Amino acid sequence: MLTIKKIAEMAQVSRTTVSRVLNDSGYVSEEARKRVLAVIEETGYVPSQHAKSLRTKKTKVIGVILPKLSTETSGRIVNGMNDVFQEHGYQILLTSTNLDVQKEMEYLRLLKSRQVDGVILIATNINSKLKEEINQLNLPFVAIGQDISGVSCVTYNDYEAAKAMTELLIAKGRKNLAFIGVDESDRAVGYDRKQGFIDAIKKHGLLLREEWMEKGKFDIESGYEAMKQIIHKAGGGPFPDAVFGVTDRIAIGAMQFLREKGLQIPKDISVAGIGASEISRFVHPPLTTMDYENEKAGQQAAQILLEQINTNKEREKKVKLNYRLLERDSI
Amino acid sequence: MLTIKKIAEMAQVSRTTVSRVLNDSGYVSEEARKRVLAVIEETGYVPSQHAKSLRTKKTKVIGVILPKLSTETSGRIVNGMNDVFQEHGYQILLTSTNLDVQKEMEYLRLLKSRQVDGVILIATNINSKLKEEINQLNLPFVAIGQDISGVSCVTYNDYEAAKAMTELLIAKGRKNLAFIGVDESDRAVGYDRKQGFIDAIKKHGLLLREEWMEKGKFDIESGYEAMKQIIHKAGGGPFPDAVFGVTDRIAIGAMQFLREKGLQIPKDISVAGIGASEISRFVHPPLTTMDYENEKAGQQAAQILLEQINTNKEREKKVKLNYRLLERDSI
DNA sequence: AAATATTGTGGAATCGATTCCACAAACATA
DNA sequence: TATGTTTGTGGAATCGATTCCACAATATTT
Repeated sequence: MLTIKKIAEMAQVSRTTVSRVLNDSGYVSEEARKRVLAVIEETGYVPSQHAKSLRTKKTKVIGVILPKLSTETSGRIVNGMNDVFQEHGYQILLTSTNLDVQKEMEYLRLLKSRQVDGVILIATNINSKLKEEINQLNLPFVAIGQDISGVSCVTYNDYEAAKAMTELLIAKGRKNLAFIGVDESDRAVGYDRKQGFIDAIKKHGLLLREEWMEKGKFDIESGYEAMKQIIHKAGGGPFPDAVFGVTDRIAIGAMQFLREKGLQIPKDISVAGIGASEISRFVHPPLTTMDYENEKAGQQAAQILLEQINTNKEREKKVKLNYRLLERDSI
Repeated sequence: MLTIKKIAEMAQVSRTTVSRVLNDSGYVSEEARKRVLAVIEETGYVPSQHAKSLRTKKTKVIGVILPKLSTETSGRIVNGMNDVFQEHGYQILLTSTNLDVQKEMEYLRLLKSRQVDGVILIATNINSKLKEEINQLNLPFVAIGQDISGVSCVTYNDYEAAKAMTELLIAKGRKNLAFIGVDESDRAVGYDRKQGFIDAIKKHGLLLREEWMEKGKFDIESGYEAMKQIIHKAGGGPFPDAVFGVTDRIAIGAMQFLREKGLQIPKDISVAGIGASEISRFVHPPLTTMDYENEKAGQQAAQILLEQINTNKEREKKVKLNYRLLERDSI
């Protein structure tokens, strides 16, 4: 393997001088510099990052923990982060937990052992053990999506977004609202959005029907099933005239079922989701949804992390992002 | 920082012994082992991967170069790779070129400097410079999506897939086929698929109309524009009764334009794509497309790479994956 | 011409692990 | 008891860079 020592020999200078050329530090005569650069060019020498990191304690690598690779949301967030990190010469080391909470902790340790300069966690379910692990991580850290006490977080305004969407449905004259959520262990998506829905219903003095509130699992199929349940429970009695799915995919699954049932959207029933997935534009009719601007979340998180890295201060910074309503024909 | 030396002191053994406990190598008395493990548990010590890699020349990191983060295809491929790598304790270091060919080379070097154990390139456009860079990379390497001479590749059967799809349209009784491709510098998507289309047309003795062959750019908008051009050129004369877009998004863009024009799909005109994007199932009508099983491509590439890493042989292995037709209502 | 300031270079320690080797202790065998 | 074998441990070199420090060679000032 090509090392700094060999290069030094070939250029007839010392290792120190080569290092100086590489890092633009200290005094190097123009002549020596030229010779070194020539040899580097010639040999294609690339300094070992490991040796460098060992010495400098900096790796220029950011660890990112995703709940699931290749979901649209993850992709967008990572994209946003990448914009910022790339600009500053940082690489992303990706890990995916596939929704396994145990792995989240495992990866935190792993990333630490790789001496990443910082960690970004795209969080779903937060338990106290994980919190503890994070707090004693002692590394620049930012969470996205969930509010975790004691660390910097970039979160969405889930409560307000859900409330606003529900109020929009009500403003459209809908009075019998159904709801499809997810498990409340996901505080942001499961709990906050549900509360937003409930509070909007209450605020407007409408009837909150527990039997019209179902749980899905983030995918289209579960939205379909949940909708089926709701319709089943409604039986021949009063019937929902709107359904709010906490994710686009859930809403789209619901739409599928409704269409099969021969119901017209939005004439018979309105449908709304959250997430502004690309697919939401192309279903029929186009789905009304909330854009969370995930790229921005990624960018913000990256910026906050870089700030932490550069200032060495571990400030607990909280950023709550805005949502943007995309009103389309489904309501 | 916690080092092996400190642990050794605390456990009252030598550094060597700690290392042996960590790596299950050499003789360690039960007593010494217990003490060491206790201290490690207590302190939460995690060995530095850099020091380790410096010594062992193994990083357990695979560099992945993507053309674009967060496209559905990339996501699926990375997902597939991750399945395999995770199982073997490898991490993925992600880089994205955002379609900048210059960056592809830059990242190859960068990954080398990080001493990744191998590199997977999801290729789009291959020029000779890049080929050269790859050949002198001297690292386990696999390309996905494009066939590059001299290195292992996992490719799709683009020619046959496009030909088969075209023949399906012909079998449905369509005779006036339009085509929306992409730039041919992307050999697989741009050139091979186009050839498949052309050869199918010729084989069946149909008329190949150059003016009905347009170029798009992978996104929905460009499919829309390309379709507009084709219709414009057709003017009042003979009119296409089918259009084949080389990606689902292009096809969907075309569908959008056709619908706006008041044309009925598939009554007036058939539409087909390639890629089996999720969205293809939910447009109206559902799009006929080819499933390339990208996860499998990622898995295969990962397996081939691991083989190269483990055997140290640099065999040039070529895998061509099959396609699967998904016939839906758009034709 | 002597004293001082500025530049360029190499020696050597260092980062945190692994691993070869030598040695010592414990045990078994003749 | 003397000898050989098995185990357990630590010393020290090593991986490939960075960086402090000392020194030498110039250049500049008195």
